[in-house]
Amino acid sequence: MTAMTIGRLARKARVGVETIRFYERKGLIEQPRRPRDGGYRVYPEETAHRIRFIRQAQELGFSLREVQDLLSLRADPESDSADVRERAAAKLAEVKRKITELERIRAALEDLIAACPGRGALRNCSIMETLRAGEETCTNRPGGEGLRS
Amino acid sequence: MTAMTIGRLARKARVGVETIRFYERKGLIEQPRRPRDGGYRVYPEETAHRIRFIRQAQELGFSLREVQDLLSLRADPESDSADVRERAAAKLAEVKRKITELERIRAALEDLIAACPGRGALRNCSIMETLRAGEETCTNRPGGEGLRS
DNA sequence: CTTGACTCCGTATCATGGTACGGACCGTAT
DNA sequence: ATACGGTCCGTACCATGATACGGAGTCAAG
Repeated sequence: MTAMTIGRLARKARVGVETIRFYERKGLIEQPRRPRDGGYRVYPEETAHRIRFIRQAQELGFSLREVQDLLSLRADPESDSADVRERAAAKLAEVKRKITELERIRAALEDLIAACPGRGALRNCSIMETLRAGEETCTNRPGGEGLRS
Repeated sequence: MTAMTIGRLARKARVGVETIRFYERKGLIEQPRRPRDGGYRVYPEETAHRIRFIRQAQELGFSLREVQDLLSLRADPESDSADVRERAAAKLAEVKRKITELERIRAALEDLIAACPGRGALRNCSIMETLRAGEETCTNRPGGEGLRS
């Protein structure tokens, strides 16, 4: 019946098996206990969603520690509801700040694309210049753009 | 006349001196040449903005390599304008995706805060459950929420 | 003109987030 | 029943992004 073993879970969540074990060690996902008769662990379907959330949050600039904070936000009778509210509100503020900053970068990229026509370079040529609220003209700075090893 | 030496730059950009040297080695910021008579390097004011941008982009989930890509986007007569457009458009799509994902997390946090009143826990108790479009009731999963070393 | 803080440069070390490996064990299709 | 792939578990190793250190040189206030 094709139980959800760690390998299948890994494929479903698009991560390596080792990554899952790593998250288990870190306490980000719960390791199901092995069957008493010995054999393979079976994971709940939900775990794949959880792993996807972890990856997504990481791409948004949250560390695993911070992802853990997010995942531990739960309103239930066992938790101090005021504390959960407070931590959720703090995370919310952080998320809003990130959105604002991304909007600025989005606007800068849109300006850059607009200022970058088929022929001839115009004003506000780099991201930095575009971000600095389009006042200066582009001055070429020559030199290596390649990231050193 | 308090020239902008590396230490002053570091304080202005709220990073360590070593971080600036590290970014120089990586080619993220240009290292000013030392005065021919020997002495300390002097940095342009603009560098502080550049460093702040680097830190900000990192908090938004871009690696230094990706920040480098962003910073190298410039429309000038020396660059292939079509290529710059293309790379800018790709970054723009990525930025938009991040904004969308952050909006989902924001909505989930707002729901969580709303569902977390002064007394008694309600439905949609964890982030995961709230993200999964509020259909299930909260089931307590006991156990350690602390991140392992 | 000395003293203390800062710079320069090379190299070493660190934390985070994985990724790889090896040997024993398990499960299943042939 | 056996071969072959997956699992289990411990440990080793890796890349990224810093951060620390040591010794020599520099600058500027007293």
